[in-house]
Amino acid sequence: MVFQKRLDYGFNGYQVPRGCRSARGRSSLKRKFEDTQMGAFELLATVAGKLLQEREASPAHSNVSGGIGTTMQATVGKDNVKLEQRDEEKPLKVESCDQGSSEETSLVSKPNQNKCLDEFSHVVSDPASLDKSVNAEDRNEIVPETCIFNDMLELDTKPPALVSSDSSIGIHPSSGPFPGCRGNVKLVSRDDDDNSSGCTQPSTTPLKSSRTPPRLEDRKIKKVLESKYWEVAPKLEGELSNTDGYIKPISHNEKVFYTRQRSLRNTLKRRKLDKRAVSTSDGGVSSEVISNSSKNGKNGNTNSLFSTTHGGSGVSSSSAAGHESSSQSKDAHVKLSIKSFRVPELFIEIPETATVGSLKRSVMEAVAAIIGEGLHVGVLYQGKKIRDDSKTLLQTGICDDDKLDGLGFALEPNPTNGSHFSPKDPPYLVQSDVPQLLTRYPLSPGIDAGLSDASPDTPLTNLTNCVESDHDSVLSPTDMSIDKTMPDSRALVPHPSMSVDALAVVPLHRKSRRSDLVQRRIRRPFSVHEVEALVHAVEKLGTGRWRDVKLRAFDNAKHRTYVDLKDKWKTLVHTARISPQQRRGEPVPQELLDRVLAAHAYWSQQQAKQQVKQLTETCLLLKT
DNA sequence: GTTAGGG
DNA sequence: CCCTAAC
Repeated sequence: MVFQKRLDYGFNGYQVPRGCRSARGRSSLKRKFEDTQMGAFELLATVAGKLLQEREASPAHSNVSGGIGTTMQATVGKDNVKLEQRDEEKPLKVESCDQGSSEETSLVSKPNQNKCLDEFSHVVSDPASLDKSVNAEDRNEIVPETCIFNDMLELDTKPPALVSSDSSIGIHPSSGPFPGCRGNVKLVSRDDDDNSSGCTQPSTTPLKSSRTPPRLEDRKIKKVLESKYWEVAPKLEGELSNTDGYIKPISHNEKVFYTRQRSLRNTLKRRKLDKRAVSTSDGGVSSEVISNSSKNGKNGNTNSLFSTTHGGSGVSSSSAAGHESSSQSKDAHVKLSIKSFRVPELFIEIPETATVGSLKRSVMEAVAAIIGEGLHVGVLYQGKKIRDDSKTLLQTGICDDDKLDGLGFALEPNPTNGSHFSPKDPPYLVQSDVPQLLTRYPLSPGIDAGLSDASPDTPLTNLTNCVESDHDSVLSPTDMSIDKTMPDSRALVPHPSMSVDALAVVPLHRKSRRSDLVQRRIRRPFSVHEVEALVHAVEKLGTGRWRDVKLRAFDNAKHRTYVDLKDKWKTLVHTARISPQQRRGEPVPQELLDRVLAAHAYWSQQQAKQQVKQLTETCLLLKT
């Protein structure tokens, strides 16, 4: 399955430390995962993103376990994430597996460890300590490990920084294969879910309580779906603070830049999302809103993600449903809303002194590990698992409005990945009747096929997006601390809203996915030096010749396109016109700004002259 | 492929 | 930075 491949790819990019990579751990996780038959589909990515966010937002606290569990449930489903506290009092520090010993230093302070960081994952680092060791500027560089996904996708320049090492999420940390890695954080997927076979009946779990009332509106959801970016529903801005203290190792400016930009870009993205009203402030996805069919929330249900459908067969003329045209309502479309998929229960052991950030990271790692195994989607309808991908929805009956609630989707281990998923195994499905977070989206052809035909890139993209959105929230440590103090800061406590948001991601049409692939470039603010070069070039060449400007002054800066230069000039002109107090970012010397205005005025005038000239010429021509 | 502008 | 129209 391509999809899986993608996932794998993503994780590979992850670059697990060689030494740290524990075959055993991985296999273990995988096995567990398979047992549970839980996987994540594209939504999983969402979940992951969610987790990441949670990681960042939640304050570290010993009582977290409850909170986390809730969160996870809300987010992921019934599976509880358990947090066990270890007696270790020592705060988590960044550990380099390759070092064979845990180093209690912040990444920032040890630039030379970049390599290690890149190649190895680290156990969580203590934000507080990082805070101390990092100067204000550096703080900006802090980036959630989630970035790794992005890095893989878009950065050529820098290797992804890993946050946690396998060992950290390793199943058997203490006995982990990596000598140097301390098993501070232990993440294990539990088999509990295995028992919950049949999934049709969602087991009651506490989760539900964590859910918040649904606030999403179909419209919003739809919007989200439609949005070009496949992202996790963003939380309100500022809500996320990436406090995880996760610092990306940065050795040189380039990297720093990168990081910083990235965070900025994340913010922007988030903003964008917000703008789109994509996110629900509180994660509660209301099943009510979305799925009418769902009946109770009681489902605490089990691990499955569930899906609800609704809207039954709306008939629309769209193109999508082509393959279902076999019968009568040829063009009728079945509209399904899948709010979220469940993820296998995760077991995490972490010292009470560990930071929230580390906790988040751990969860993320666990999720990532699961995702990395590859998943596919299982369809359960009316209590039966539908294995024939060639059947149309019509044939299977998945178009009957009244029965849509009998439709469920489950994430299953990818068979191709060595999983022995047996058809008989009861899938962890969630009945539609269990309203959960769903996002509505138009069902596109091929969905019935378990998305097997999903484009390969989709998964990766999704992950990336998730991650991205996640680290959008990257903020300075200061923000973090503030966040923690805030009442509604994302705590480990069950925070339905968060979960929802994260889960609310839904990849849809292939087309949209396509666009999703196109990752937004990282933001790279122009340095004063660059501005100077730009100004100089424009003074010489004038505006309107951006390609030449690019060639002349930024030929070596491949990340600066002539469009970028044009845009920068635009902003420079704007900046020069506003009061210094209104300016943001790295201050540009007034002298340069003055030159900008002068050049702008000059070339504008020249341009005007040109136009007049041309105009007159044309007039003359016309007259003759 | 470039420009120019709005988003 | 992105997206697009227009060239």
